[in-house]
Amino acid sequence: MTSTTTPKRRRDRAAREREILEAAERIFGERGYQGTSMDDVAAQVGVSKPLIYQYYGSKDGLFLACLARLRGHLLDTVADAVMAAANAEDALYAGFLAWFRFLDEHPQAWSVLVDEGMLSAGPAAEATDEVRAAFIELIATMVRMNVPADRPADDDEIQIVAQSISGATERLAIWRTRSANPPPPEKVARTLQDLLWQGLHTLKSS
Amino acid sequence: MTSTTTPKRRRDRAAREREILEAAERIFGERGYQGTSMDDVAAQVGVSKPLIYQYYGSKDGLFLACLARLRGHLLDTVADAVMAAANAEDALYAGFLAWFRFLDEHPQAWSVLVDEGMLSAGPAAEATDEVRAAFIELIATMVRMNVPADRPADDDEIQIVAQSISGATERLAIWRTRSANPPPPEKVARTLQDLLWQGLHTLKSS
DNA sequence: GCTAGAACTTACTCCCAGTAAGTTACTCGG
DNA sequence: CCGAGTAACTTACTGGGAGTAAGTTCTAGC
Repeated sequence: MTSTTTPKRRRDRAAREREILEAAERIFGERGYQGTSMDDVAAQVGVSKPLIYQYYGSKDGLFLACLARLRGHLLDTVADAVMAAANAEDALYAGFLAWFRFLDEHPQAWSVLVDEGMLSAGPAAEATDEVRAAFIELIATMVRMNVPADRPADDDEIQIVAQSISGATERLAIWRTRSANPPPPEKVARTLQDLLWQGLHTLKSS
Repeated sequence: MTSTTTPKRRRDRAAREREILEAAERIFGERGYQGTSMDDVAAQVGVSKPLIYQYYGSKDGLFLACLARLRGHLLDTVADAVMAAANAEDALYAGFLAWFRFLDEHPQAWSVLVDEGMLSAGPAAEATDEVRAAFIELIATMVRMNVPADRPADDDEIQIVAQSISGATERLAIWRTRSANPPPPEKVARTLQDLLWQGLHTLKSS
């Protein structure tokens, strides 16, 4: 049986790592972090558990590898949309829109990303934060674009605003996946832009 | 030895439940969800593990009991501040301020609340959502107060805004606890209010 | 005192992350 | 073609923690 369906020969490390990562992404996406055992992943790939440990170190390590890759895709997608926009106002909207569209198009990816809360304890927390920091940085850049140059906000304010936007978009994404009839990405992006655009111009240095 | 330090007699159920809950709150707060074992809690209370299972059903059950209680306190505090405000603009600021102050004053409580992400998978997720829903509802109420009556936003828009604010405040809270020198609650509340106040008035029915 | 039931315990099972130590297949120099 | 070296991979385990079955002890009320 195994000989017909899976004449699994040895692969070199890079190929095997990719194979494991893909399976892990799928299974984590389906069953969540807690619901997935390393034996599950191993069985799915058709490989024994210690091999995964050799390549990824731990369950957290494997999960973080998935997380980093998915975050990377998402970040690229959003960043591209932002960079392609003609002006600051469009950039804000385009960024939101790209975010929500990506999440609609990659639902299993989002399951993994949401589960990152799983890692709020443990040594993996820093890695998770790093991966989020890239987003915060992108948002902060956009915020600086939006704030009028003649009334510069201080760093704390930039951070506060960037964190707020990051938190808002994440919660909206979670809400949309759990909602029976979520409003379309365009509507959410539009509303969010309406909510934030004015305020970005009137930030006062307290 | 046990007779001198802990002449632990039997207590009636309600008293024991309280005792367990308090210990659990403390230990979860110190070590997080993953880092806490049921044996730890049992040992701390001076009771055996099955008793805890009899009263709280499961580890998730115990954690959720802590969560619900802390959320309740927090919600009450914020709701009081909002209700005491003279007008909508003040209510927004007062609500944010109460939120961030409470979290400053109850750091171990917040550790537990943050760990709720832990429960994003499993049957506990709905309970977590319910407890969060109360907040969303409070925020939605405030949002309705803020939106001018002559240009009513639709329900989707109210939800989008409420979810955004909930997400923003949660992420800001997490950021502040992890930050070495977080800005004071007043500053965060002020900045957030500046960011959102204008937008709340210009919501358009797309 | 005696009994009914609540409060509580001992002593397990099972599952899963992680590991020690070994085995098999590919590769490259001769 | 052949042996040696190494990368790829496995079997068979440990340890720890969630959850449970089956009792045992205290106490309240008669």
